[in-house]
Amino acid sequence: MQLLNRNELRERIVISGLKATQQRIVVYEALVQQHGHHPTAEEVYQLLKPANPSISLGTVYKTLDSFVETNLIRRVLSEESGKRYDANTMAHSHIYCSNTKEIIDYEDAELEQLLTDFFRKRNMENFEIKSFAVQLTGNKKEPGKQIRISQVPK
Amino acid sequence: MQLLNRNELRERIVISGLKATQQRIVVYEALVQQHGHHPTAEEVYQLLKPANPSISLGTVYKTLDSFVETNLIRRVLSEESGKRYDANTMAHSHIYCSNTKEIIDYEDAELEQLLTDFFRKRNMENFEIKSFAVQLTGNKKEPGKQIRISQVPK
DNA sequence: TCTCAAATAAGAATTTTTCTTATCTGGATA
DNA sequence: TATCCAGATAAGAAAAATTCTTATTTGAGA
Ligand SMILES: [Mn+2]
Ligand SMILES: [Mn+2]
Ligand SMILES: [Zn+2]
Ligand SMILES: [Zn+2]
Repeated sequence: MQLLNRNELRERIVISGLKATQQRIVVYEALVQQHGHHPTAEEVYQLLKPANPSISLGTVYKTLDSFVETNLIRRVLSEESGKRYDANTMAHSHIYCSNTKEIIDYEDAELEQLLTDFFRKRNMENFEIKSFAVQLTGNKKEPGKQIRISQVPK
Repeated sequence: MQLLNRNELRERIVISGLKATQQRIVVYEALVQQHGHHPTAEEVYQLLKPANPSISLGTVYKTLDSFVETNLIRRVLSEESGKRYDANTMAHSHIYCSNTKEIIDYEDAELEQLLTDFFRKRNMENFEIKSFAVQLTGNKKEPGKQIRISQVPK
């Protein structure tokens, strides 16, 4: 997902079903570069403005929503106000830090597998499950440092 | 959680650490009555207004946030704009219906247990986990009807 | 009953999101 | 390569959501 060049970005946008315009390319590029940060439309706009002084905030909002629609990106759940976006469409979970209000990616293949198996065994009446996600809420002990979650060595 | 009288509501508010004012009681009461609906501040306000014509929207916003602060209620994660609130502070998950935009309670003791066990075995560096929740996203097949998730009979 | 820290109402202000419309452009076609 | 046009964009207005300010009121303890 990292280090995509303009042509790769362009291709992904087209494959998703949208015209690859200059604005869409730079919006998508910004979101990919913000990997793991889950920015708002406003934040994406601020990132883009220096190199793209003529892009408009409305376009950023509209573009991100189009991307969600075509499943090129996804919206991330949030307790705070403001929609947040994620270029990572792979199944992964999120950690929400009550201290810093950060939303941090948490990829755990074992966890995904555990839940996939669990829901496979559930009978869903009147509901077609598209996806699931786990949200961990808690606090970073040291706000500056990274979180690391690993298997307990047995 | 259902059918609390005013004194029970008052007591819960006080226990959580807040003064039990008239406004706080009716806001909390409305949220308890909306069990499973996850209303916004605006929605709570509209519910209250007929019987409490002098309550102000700002008070509802502020009151709900105070309740979240003291853990009397919690904010529910959402992909849409607008903060949503839940009087149910027990561990439970939510189903998000892309069709109807509803957020529906999903209580599954087995699922909670599975995840509790899972996270107990995880080593968390620089993170103190407070809670976790699962979010199922998908579509109701028949919008009018209820969703029912049960164990597959073996 | 008196007192006052805390809470509220009212409305302004700010922030977030959507909408409207005139203009522009990517890419298909000739 | 020049022409065309459906769909995309910029700009700004509008609407919706949230927070803030301040004068007034109130819950609950003394
Ligand atoms: Mn990521
Ligand atoms: Mn509930
Ligand atoms: Zn993510
Ligand atoms: Zn709930």
